[in-house]
Amino acid sequence: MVRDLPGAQHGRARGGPGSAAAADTAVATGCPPPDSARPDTVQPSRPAVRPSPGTPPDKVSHRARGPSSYPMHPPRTPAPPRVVAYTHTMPSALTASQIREAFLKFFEERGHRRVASSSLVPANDPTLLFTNAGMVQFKDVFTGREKRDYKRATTSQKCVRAGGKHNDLDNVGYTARHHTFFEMLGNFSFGDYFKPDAIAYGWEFVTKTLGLDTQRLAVTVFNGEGGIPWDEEAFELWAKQGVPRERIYKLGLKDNFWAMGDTGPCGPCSEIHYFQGNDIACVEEAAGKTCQGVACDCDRWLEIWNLVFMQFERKEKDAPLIPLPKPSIDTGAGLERIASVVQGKRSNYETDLFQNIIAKVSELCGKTYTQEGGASMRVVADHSRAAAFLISDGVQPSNEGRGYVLRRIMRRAIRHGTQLGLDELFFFKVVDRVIDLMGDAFPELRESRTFVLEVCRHEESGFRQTLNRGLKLIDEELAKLQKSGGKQLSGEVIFLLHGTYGFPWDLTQIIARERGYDVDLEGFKVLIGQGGPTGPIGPGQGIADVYMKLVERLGPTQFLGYEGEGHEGEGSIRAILKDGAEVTQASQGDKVELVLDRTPFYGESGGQVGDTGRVVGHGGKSVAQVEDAQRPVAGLVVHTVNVTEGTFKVGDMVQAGVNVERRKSIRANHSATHLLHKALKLVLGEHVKQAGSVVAPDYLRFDFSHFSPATQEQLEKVEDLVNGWIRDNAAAETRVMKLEDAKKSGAVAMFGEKYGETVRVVTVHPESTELCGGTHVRRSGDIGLFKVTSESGVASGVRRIVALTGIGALQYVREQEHELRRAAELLKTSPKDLSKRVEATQKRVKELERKVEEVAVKAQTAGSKDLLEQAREVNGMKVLATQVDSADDSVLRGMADQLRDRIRSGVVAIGGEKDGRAIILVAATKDVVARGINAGALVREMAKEVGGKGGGKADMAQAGGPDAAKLPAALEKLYELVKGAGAA
RNA sequence: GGGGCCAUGGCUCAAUGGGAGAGCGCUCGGCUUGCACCCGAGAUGUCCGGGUUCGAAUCCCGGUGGUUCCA
Repeated sequence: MVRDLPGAQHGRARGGPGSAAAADTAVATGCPPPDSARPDTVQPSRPAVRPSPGTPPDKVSHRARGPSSYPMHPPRTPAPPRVVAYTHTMPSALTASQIREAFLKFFEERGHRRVASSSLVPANDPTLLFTNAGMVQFKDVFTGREKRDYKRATTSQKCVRAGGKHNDLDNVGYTARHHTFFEMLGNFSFGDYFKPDAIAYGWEFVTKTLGLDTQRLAVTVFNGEGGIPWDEEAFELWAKQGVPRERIYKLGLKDNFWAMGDTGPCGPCSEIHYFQGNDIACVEEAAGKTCQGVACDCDRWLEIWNLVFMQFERKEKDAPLIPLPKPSIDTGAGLERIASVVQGKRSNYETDLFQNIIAKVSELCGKTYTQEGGASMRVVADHSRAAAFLISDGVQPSNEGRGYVLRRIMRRAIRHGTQLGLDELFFFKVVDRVIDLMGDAFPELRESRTFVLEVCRHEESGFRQTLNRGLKLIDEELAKLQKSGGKQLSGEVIFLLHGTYGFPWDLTQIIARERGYDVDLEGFKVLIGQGGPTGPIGPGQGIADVYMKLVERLGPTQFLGYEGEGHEGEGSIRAILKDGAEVTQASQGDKVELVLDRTPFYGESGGQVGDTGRVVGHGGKSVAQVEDAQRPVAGLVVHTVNVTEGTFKVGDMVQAGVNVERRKSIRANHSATHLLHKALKLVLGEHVKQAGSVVAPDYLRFDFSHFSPATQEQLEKVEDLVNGWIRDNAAAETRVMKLEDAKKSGAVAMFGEKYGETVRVVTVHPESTELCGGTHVRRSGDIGLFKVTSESGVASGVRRIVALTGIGALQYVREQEHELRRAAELLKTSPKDLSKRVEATQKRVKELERKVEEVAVKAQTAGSKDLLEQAREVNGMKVLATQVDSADDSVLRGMADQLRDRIRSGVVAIGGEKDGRAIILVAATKDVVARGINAGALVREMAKEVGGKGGGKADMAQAGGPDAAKLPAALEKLYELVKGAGAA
């Protein structure tokens, strides 16, 4: 199970804009599609809550209780007293795409910059598993760490929520509002406009642009709690918009106060709720309590808009709030919810966003969608969206972190697919539909279509394989249980299925129950609890908290390696870690980790290994050897050092120097890696994508996606291209630019790599432009020579190339040359003629072998005429046992064959001596075999004479033994044996 | 980084631990004016290195390569 996201949802249980979508805890509505949800019958003007003059009576649900039953003033408590029908109709049936566009345009017209959705994988934010709210990409802008050239922005942000305490994933498909993937519409003000405009914009968009019935709307404001004053300003502003005062509710910290975390910006929020009807199920009521109205978790009053007024800042945990000089606005509105309200649906799944996907699922499985039985289809529809977007943002199914979340989503969808009767790969087809539907709004989907579909296919076929294997295991275990009379599948088995076969426990449970068995969930929970480092767990694991805290406190380390020679620099020690704990100083003999404010040391990342070198302080009195430099968290460089002289204290100024030769080699290898990447694309095809890379001083290793081994010709072509570019001696250049611009310019971005707002674009040669944070040569010629040394497979669809550059490559070539020369000398020829010579030698060896055998057979059979005469008559069979000089297996066999043929009917034994050991071969003709003669049995007995063993078939057998001197006796025994056999 | 499976002629594949085969392809010959078909003949060999065994393509260990799963 995935753990709670560290820091992801701190302090915003329900308060943030985010809560307008998946964090919902609504229970399944189980409602049939409302009668009135027929957009085509709907009048465009003021929709009537009570039957109004404009609405014909027949458009009103039969369940309506009449005008008086409509709660004009939604009470917080108690809940509306009576059931009110779901009678409203919508002025227009805007599609979700139209709503999205209307929203963005609305704010664009009001001075907002339309900003593209950021990746689902948050850039430079290891605290967050996935982008889960609209403001994520603006986090640093709100805190002031980052500046943008606009003060107002609007986005439709891709979001994923599939984890957390309540494990939302289990609900998805069974409720009206839970999703793994959703879009968050947002408008943001960075110290520009504040409450008045934010409220006015929100109200205008909801009531005018969307045309939602004001009668059904209510708003909430912060009531003041915990020493923070109530938000009277917001209250008055809403009232000014025309919201009746009695429908502005004051809610507490839990609902209407937002904070990014324990520290940082925070402020009250204010929400718009939409009344759906009192016939909607409510948990509170189901539990015998009363519905909490706008404060209730149920869907009667649906939160559709959340305004966050960032006006305070908290410097330290539990410290008093300080007003921000320039308060900001962060708005969130879940597109799926808004669409459902606008389209008059009671479930997000009824909107066009999902129905268009469900139609595809329905078509594939040949079943019609029904609200009640459609859970599996809803699961597939929802999960296919998440999968499409996650994969296109570079997440790949795996066993941990983000990849594990994706895998669970995909496997859950595939399992539901099998429940719908989809026995062949189907998931990629649904995902393909998602790309069709969403590709206009999110072009990245189209761009990565082939890849996304491939990943889906792969995951599904993989899962279907383990699915079957796992089912087999369950069968076996259940069979065991049957024997032993047990009733419960053990926790170990569930754990094994979970860990090894990717079976969620609930699937195991379902299968076991189908066959009348129970499962030991308690035992499983115990095992999963101690899952340890091998268990699939959440993100942040492995990133020790120490580093997280360091980077939060100290900010990123400045890397000096880009400028000039970049191997020396001065910095001050900001932190010292010993055995993972912070200390204030380190002295001679200590092995510690140093964090500097600035460093020329490259911390291992992007495949490039960390630098080594030394750090010197106190005018040379203190020296530490840097054995490695790592980057445990984005932005933080940690030097692993051995203090060899003196002491180092936090705050000391130090001189840092990188091992120059080593760095040079690394640079050459890194630049060569870029050229190799490009050359592979040209030679093997555009599908070649980097799948991993190691840039070390002594070699480079490059993994890439490609489905068959590269041929020798292709590799040579790659070498030629790369070496050609090296000889061009092009000036390498690095530009720092915005991510968007870099992508536009066609720079190769690593799939799934996290990039910040600004990126480094490295052009080693005009042919190769890549986003890269590593260190590179000045001119391509600095690489020297490029030589591929191996090509091999790593995983399915992934090949690996290992190559050398510069002196390393030269040495390699030289070694090969030496080897060649040595071989040539041994064969007394020149390297040039070596292969010819080997060929000739092989041929000659073969010829000689053949001749030897020929001669031997000839020599032996020459005297075999006489041998035939030695045959004796035993039990009416001719029996011959004789000894020959030659003792090669195949020669003896040839002779035995010949003798057997010539004897016509009988048994032949030939003995020979080889290296002092006896060999005996017995052959019998078919007719005597039919009479009960068994060569195998005979030879076994004879072998005993020479102290050996043997065996074979009835018509041909051989044996051997150490006592060659006893051969005559052994052979003589044949006659007796045949006599006995014949008599029997 | 670890595990599974696989490796036999140019290709696709056979061969209970007991004599390395088939089909296709290839070469040559015959038939044919010629080509194709057809007929006949032939060449090409168990990935490498150890071990077990009387005997290994077969079993074991190591290596190499392929493939696949896991990390």
